[in-house]
Amino acid sequence: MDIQTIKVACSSCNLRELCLPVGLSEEEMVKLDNVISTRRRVKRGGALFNAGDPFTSLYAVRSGFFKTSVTTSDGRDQVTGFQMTGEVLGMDGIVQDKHSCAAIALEDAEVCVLPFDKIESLSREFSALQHHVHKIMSREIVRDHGVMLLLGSMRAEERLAAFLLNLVQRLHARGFSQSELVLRMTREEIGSYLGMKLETVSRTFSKFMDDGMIDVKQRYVHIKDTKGLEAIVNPHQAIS
Amino acid sequence: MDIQTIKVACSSCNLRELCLPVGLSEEEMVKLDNVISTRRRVKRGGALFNAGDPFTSLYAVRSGFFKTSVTTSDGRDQVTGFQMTGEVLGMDGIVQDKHSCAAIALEDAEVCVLPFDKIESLSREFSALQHHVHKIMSREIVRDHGVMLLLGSMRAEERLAAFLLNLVQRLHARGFSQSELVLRMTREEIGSYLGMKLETVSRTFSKFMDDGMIDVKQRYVHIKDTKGLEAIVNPHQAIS
DNA sequence: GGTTTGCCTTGATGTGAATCAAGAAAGAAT
DNA sequence: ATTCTTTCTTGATTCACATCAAGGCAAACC
Repeated sequence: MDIQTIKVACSSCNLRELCLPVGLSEEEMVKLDNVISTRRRVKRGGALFNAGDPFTSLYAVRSGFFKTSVTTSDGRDQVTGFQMTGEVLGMDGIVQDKHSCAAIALEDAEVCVLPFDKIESLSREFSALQHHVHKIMSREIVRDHGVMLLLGSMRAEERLAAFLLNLVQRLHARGFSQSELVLRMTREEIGSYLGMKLETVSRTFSKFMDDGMIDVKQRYVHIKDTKGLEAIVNPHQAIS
Repeated sequence: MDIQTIKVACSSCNLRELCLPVGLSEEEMVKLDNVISTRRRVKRGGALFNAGDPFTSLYAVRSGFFKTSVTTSDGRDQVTGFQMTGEVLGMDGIVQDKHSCAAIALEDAEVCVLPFDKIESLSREFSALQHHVHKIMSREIVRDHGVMLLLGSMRAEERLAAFLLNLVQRLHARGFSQSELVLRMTREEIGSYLGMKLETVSRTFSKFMDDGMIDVKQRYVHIKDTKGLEAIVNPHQAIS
């Protein structure tokens, strides 16, 4: 059984700066609490949802780490994102009332379940919540455009450098180190996300290490030269 | 002067099956009419909006053809999509109150201007409109995931075949031919969208022609073997 | 009509990343 | 502790696409 019904309170949640209830009044927060009344645990390797599953809810990550991926009919799949604490999953399901990607936990995780019909009706009451939902979806669109840029016009080193910088930046926003991180995903998953093979991911890590920009040992990464990685992402920036 | 204020009526627009006002009641439609009261013309090559422009509105394409693209600080750019009649542009702007991509008309075009604050307040009144806005954004997210799959795991031929099939399918939904189309974009723009160089786009067109799957002459394309192109997109489909 | 310009095609060559292959390291299972 | 399994690294080779280069076609302009 991976569903646990627990009374949870957004109003006292320590993620509320990252998650849904930003900028809501006390009263609004209480109403939201009543809507977001369940959490769900997902074991490492388990699916929060799979492609084709009926869409009912968005999910806010409370703890743990997810990947989302889409799969072609001929079996290839593409990781479309990695989601950490405070990030929202499941917006892909709205348009067809079913999910078009799968969300898999990369470590034991817990999410708040946000029943979408409830979110919609509450959004009709509070414009702050409404606008926040719109922003979350817009953010996802902008993020996806960034990934398209990365996949469409960057080389392997640039992709991996951009990926590492993006990860630490998001971790840092959650109070973790700016320079150290533990990868939650395999080389293959990184490669799928970045449009390259796992061997190339590994080689590129090794190259960054040879160049003294990072230390890598398996999942552990220490970024020693952030500026250097930034220079790789923006190779010959116009000197204006 | 590229802004023309014309009284327009969604209730009598022949695009309403494609555009915003699907599934609205007569009364709701009238209210929407009052909100969508202006159109804007954009000349071929002109920008509907540029990256960095303040976000005020979504835009529904009434006629013409657009591309959207993002640009890196070092000048590379990536086409993120092509939009035709009935499609909605501008959702990228919501999250930061400014646009993160540019929308350029590839032929003389006209759009309906949908002021977003008005759309939000009307969405609070009609759940049908609200849900439709959510679906439009979700559709964009799903589409972007498809492009990520294409860029991350397909080869040049597969990408171009998928691109052609997607284009005709959308054109056909608008009453055009299933097999003939006129490209509105250059080889370079196709290449940018598909993550390949214009020479590769050209060569791949030639290859498809040699293989008897299409006729191409400049911008004109005739698809002679849809099944063949589909087989390229899904190379060794599991024979279950 | 002729020239310019932008766009497209095709060929020759180069290269970044994929593929193939082998083994090492770490973690899980017994 | 030992075995099994998964994940990661590194090397050798191949290949798909990029790059470089030249010329053709069609619309726009004088």
